[in-house]
Amino acid sequence: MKKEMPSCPVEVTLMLISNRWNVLIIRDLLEGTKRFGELKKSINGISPKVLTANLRAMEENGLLTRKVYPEVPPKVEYTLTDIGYSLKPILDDMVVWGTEYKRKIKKTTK
Amino acid sequence: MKKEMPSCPVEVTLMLISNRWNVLIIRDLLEGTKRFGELKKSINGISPKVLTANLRAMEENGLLTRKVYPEVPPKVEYTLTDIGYSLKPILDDMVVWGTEYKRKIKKTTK
DNA sequence: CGGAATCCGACGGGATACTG
DNA sequence: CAGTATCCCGTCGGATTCCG
Repeated sequence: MKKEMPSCPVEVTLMLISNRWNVLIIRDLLEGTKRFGELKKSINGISPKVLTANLRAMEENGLLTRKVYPEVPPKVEYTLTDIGYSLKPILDDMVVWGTEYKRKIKKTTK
Repeated sequence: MKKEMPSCPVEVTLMLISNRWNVLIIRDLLEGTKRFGELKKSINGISPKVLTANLRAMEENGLLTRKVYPEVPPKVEYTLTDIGYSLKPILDDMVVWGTEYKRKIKKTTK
């Protein structure tokens, strides 16, 4: 079973995106539906096990949907739900902040 | 030594806030300077070891400053830097998103 | 192709006791 | 008061191999 839902909203958000890969997966899926292999390729260095684990967790949390096509060879597509997509502003903010941070830290430490 | 700085801005941001406590610490310090004991009390359930570890890491990352008063009994104050404080918008977004998420999920699963 | 299975190490974190 | 010092544990993630 999954973890408890914290009462604090910040913790809730963190619970969903605070691991190493989830945000990067979301980032990729913001461009649109993708297949397992596409995700694996575009997310540099993730192992299939970890990718699967993260995708399943995110599915369970309602951030994305998994669609299996009963074909040979198999085909599985992942798509963000509306809830998942609504994280976009936060991701955008993180891009901005991260960029700024790198700039400032460089000045500070150099 | 600390971790490598990722090139991707999102990863940079995540590196700094993706653990269980850092965001909550920032959240507390957004109200203003606080002492070790105050943080420990207001952050529910954190152990002194972990709190120390996180504070030191955040200090090293330039998110906050640590000020020691050479008194007996000791007094140590923690204050956000400008960089640390600039995370506020993201935290605010996380509050909003987390609140929405809880609302929507309740509808879905119930 | 999209995983599942296995093994394994590292790290974050928890509880508790102790100290300058 | 503000930490250290231990010890211990669980989870995440990495690498690799195998399967339907």
